[in-house]
Amino acid sequence: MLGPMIEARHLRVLRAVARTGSYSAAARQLGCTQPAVSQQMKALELSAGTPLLVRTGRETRLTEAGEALVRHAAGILAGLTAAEEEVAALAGLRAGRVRIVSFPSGSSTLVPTAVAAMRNDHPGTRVSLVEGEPPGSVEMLRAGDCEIALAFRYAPSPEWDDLVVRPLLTDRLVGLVPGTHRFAGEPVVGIGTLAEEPWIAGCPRCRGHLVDVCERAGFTPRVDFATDDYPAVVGLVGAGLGVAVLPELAVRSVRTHGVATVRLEPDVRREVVALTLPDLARVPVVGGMLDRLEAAAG
Amino acid sequence: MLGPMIEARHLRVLRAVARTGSYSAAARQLGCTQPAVSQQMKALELSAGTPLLVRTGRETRLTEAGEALVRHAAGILAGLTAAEEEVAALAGLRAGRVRIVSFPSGSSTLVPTAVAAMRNDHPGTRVSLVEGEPPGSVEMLRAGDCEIALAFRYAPSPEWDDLVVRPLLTDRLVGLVPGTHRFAGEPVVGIGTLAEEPWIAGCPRCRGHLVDVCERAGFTPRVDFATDDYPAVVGLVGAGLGVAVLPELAVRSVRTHGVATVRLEPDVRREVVALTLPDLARVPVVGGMLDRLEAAAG
DNA sequence: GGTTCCCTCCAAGCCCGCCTTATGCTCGGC
DNA sequence: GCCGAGCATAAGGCGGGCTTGGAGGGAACC
Repeated sequence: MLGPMIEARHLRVLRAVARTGSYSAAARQLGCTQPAVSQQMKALELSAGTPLLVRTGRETRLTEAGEALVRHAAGILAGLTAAEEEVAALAGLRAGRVRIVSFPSGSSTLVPTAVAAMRNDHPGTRVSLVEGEPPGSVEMLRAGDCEIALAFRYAPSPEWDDLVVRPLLTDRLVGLVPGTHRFAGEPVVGIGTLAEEPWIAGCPRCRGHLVDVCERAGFTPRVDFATDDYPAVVGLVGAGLGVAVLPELAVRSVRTHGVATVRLEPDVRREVVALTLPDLARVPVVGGMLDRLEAAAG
Repeated sequence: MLGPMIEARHLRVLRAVARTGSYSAAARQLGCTQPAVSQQMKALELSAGTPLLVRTGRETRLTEAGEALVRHAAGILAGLTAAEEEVAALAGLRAGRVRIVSFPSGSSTLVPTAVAAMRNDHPGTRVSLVEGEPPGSVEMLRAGDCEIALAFRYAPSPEWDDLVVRPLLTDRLVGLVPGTHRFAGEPVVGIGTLAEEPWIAGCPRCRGHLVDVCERAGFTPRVDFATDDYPAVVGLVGAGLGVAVLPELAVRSVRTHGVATVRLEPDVRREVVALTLPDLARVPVVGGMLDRLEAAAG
């Protein structure tokens, strides 16, 4: 910076002096000593290039320049105070907006609970929600189109290494078979025993993982239907058109008429996580939302 | 003040970062090094209680709090710049007002010349003038009703010890006698030789001083007329109604029909000075006016 | 007129904050 | 895989601000 600039502190001191009419009184009001005020005013007058106040006897009056500065100081300090208050509101969770992108079944259970808690605890905050899955949701996160992305993973995900990954819950995959199926009622079903069944797959990522699991069990599933609409999957299974593997969380929110759920062997789990950027995790409204998502999952 | 307050410097840095999108570019724009910007932003985020910008890859974006601060910063920094400009205008004599109180005969000669010079050199400045004499004019000075008081004195004036006394010129007192008087045409007249003349006195202060001078010369003048209107004094002398003693400067601006001016013995002088307060003398427009008054007197 | 109190300035010292240089790290781009 | 740019961090130097202590001056009060 070339040349000394006027700082807000100077204006605060000047205003206090102008109000109280005395250096000592201004110092008391500002909570410092009188020489401090004296030095501030000297520095301000030096940078102004002209005296700002004249003292005759015990009375202090402003010069033209002093009056000009005090006049401007009112607006400047008011703006500064408004800025501080707005930031304090954001920091104190009395305001703020957080945008969440969630995968479909997560938004139907986890998110509503967390949003309700957030709204209850901090009514000034606003939460918006859209549905989306990785990698699109992560792209939105990186592009600044949302602050939190809810996602799930079946395995470690190195592509999220630069993100904050907050684990929310782990979701066991369960098998769905028609109620009349020979495995209905079995406590545990080996996945290999379903090798010859017709399959109904979920979303593309789930379908990819399903194929992986089946191939590790020694067969390639024959997928007759694929849809990311969980009730549709359940309906298709209930109609006897095949078997399916779905997250327990997804099944729980669907009425399962004529469908039996069975535990699978081997045990397959998916991890539901909240993703955000490291910097964003430190933003109060984002951190608060993450905490409440975690609480809603617990 | 408890707690760190937001300072204008912080907002300048934040705005530069927001504009350039990079700490390094902001540092170049601000004319400092990159770690300086880094520290400023860290301090600002600390006092804000929330991150102000998020960096994903090489792109930096503002958070809500950052946007709020930048939004306020526009107005605050604009106000600050306006204040600085206004003060700079006052300091650079592109603006400013100076109020002068002058004794009557000074305002008719000295002041117009000085005001014309001031207006010519610094058209943005404004000069106002009212007539008044000590002690009233000095009282106005101390009360803040004017910045410069023009006055004269016949002797040292300890009551002005706390003021800035700028000598402008010294004015010899001359005797005025009717053109038909026996002393008309004399090069020098001893004041004692006028002991028996009828006197015509000027303003009260001048009259007081006249009595002092005469008493030192051994007589008490018989004052038939007293008026602070110099043309009237000259007129009375010209009509043969008495003799008078007037400042040369006052006589010079009056047409002197039928009046002879004579040098007095002893030589009596009055000093014309400009008075102001020590603080005010440092105000550019006041100092400039004092300089031009001095120049006009020289 | 003397005394007293308050305000202000001045000098010295301390401390904190800012800026700088130097270094290591990460991330994109070639 | 290499290179350049940008950012963070640590240490050092430096200036500025605040404080304490003291002296001077003015006004009010006795």
